Amino acid sequence: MGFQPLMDDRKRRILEAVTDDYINTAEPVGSRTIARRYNLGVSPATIRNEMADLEDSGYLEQPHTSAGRIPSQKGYRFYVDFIMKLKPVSDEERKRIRRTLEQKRREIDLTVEETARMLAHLSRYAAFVLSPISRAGVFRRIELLPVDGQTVLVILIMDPGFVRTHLVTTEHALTRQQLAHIARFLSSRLADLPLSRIASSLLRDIKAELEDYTNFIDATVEAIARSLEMRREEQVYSDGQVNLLEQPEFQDISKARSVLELFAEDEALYSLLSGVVGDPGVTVTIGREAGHPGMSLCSMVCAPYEVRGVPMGALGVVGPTRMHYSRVVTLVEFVAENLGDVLTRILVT
Amino acid sequence: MGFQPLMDDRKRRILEAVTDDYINTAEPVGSRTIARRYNLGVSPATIRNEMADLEDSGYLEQPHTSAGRIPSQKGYRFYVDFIMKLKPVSDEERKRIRRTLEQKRREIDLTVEETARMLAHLSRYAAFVLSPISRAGVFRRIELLPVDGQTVLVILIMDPGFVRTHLVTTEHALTRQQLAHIARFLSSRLADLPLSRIASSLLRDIKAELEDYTNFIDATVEAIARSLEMRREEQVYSDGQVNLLEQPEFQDISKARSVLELFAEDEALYSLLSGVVGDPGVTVTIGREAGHPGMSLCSMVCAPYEVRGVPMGALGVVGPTRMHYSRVVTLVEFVAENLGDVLTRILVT
DNA sequence: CGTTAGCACTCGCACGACCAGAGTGCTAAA
DNA sequence: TTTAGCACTCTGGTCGTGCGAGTGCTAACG
Repeated sequence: MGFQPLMDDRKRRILEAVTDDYINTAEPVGSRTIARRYNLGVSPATIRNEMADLEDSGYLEQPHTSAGRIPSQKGYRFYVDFIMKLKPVSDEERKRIRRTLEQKRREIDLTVEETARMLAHLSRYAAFVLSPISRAGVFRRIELLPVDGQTVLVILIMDPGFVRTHLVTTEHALTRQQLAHIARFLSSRLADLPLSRIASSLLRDIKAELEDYTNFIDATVEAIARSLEMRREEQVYSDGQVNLLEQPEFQDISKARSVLELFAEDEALYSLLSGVVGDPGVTVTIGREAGHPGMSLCSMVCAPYEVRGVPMGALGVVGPTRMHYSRVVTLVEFVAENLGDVLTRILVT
Repeated sequence: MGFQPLMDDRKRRILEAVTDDYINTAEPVGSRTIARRYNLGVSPATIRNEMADLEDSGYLEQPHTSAGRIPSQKGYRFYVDFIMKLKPVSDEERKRIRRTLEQKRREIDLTVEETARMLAHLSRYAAFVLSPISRAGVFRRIELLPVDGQTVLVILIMDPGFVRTHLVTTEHALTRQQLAHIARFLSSRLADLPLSRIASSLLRDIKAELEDYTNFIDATVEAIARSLEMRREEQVYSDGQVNLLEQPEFQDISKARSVLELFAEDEALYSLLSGVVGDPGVTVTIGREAGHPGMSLCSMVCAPYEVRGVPMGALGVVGPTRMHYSRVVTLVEFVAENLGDVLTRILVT
């Protein structure tokens, strides 16, 4: 930001008009339409000239000769970065968002799930929320609860109030004492470690050490160690994929499929998100910028949410590149803020 | 079953041919095609006459005059009940299924999730698995683990090795002793009760009693009681919805949407499934039989899976009415059996 | 020199005509 | 009862046409 590239004011206003109009109508927009609908005080002919220039510099493109123009990826980028006027979230929506987040039970997973649903509903696009796991957080302790004979509930407790549980079957029955023993040992080795540091190499070491130390059968220890691996923990909740089917750009089923497949594959979605999750503030990723084939027709508006300044996760909206950026950016920002607040209240005792 | 409605053999074979052909080609099938591809030893003209009869009795229908015929809902029903020859699951698939189920970690949820994925992959349709909760099972005990200040992990342990956990925030900090107290009380009241009996009325009673007994602030108790409600527990895992988009019947996006919406709405999906989940054996529900608008173009093949004869959940496949029933029925049956076996080994100590 | 009016030109698309192909129902003969 | 033959129907694809929207260019204008 800050840097304003050279573009004279009239061009800027025309690019704005084209983009706004195309976002609303999904139809290529011509000089006549602009002259009629937006009063720039100039004739269609002038607008035509300017549009030709804008096309030359890559901000607009023509689906085919003598149709109107539509914004190119570069055009959207410029629009998002320098032109668009953010549309504040309406009071009514603010209220609804706050209410939904408040009223939700005190369970984090449900809150997150509901957030995704709400975001999809309000944006009318697809939404996702990365469940909170603070890479900056720390491990606190582990508890092992015998459930019956050979089943043990592994409970991982992390920094600000996160809990993950895994049910594992062990090969040999372990006594409550033995389990407490292991739990204490693991807790002592892992406590206060930032989650980001708990790499598989460390786990291997610990596992080896644990075997020496306790003489337990490896399968048992293995099961516990495995449940320490965090990969799976950063779960993605998504909702509203079907909303995308309403968009004219996805009427063609093969286009719809490529983006729906993206959401169906946890892996793909996760790899996609991991690119932007670290960045502070609202990030807008347009079309091929995401570097993912299924996203070439889509844009993504994404923001991290924080608890006491520490980023805990991220959420966002996926829609066609022809997205209501000005509305969605503020929406995503507002929801992220509020989810952060709610989680702060849940987590920070 | 058992009852064989009146239909002479030739009609039956023609209905079979039409259905088989339509299932394979997705094109209305005419008398000529049948005469050519299936040697029934009669001419197209004869077949035409028979087909006209079959249409009169409602087994076939014509999309429009002088296109071929396609099976009606009634036709599919007859085909499924009396005509089709089940196609055994190939050895290779058997192996793959067994391997996938074995190799999966010992966590129930992951196993179930993976089962849905596998079933979708093998059937090339959409698949779902209802996570195991035995209505016939019994409650065993509850544990309350303090996580920090005001956060408590509620751990519900059920009959054969199921565990559900909920993280709840309480209004007032409770000591470990107090929690143990509550847990013991709740366990004593609920232990050995069949899950199907734990109705909300009972929970209300217990809650009242607990308040008297412990003098705890209601919000706390409320939170715990709420996590006892089982509704949410019967979770549905589904996968492969995008597979449906490959089917020619869903090329029209509005048709695709109605069924995708079904899967997106947990509620709808659940209400749909609850209808058939109780039935033993493989159930085939065709089109409007499901009584759900979004399903009118779809069929569902569903089977319960059992642990030691007790039904624990169900799984199934959803595809177009023009589904490869003969393949899917055996597949669903086989997977249900094997999932049951695997769970038996996991659960029964 | 920037702006604008006018105009010829280009496409895409919707519409209608047309034909080929597939399939039917009916009738009459085997 | 089955079958061959035939007239008829309907869909889907192809082709041509005209219309409308929009452009680029040129020349005139302030």
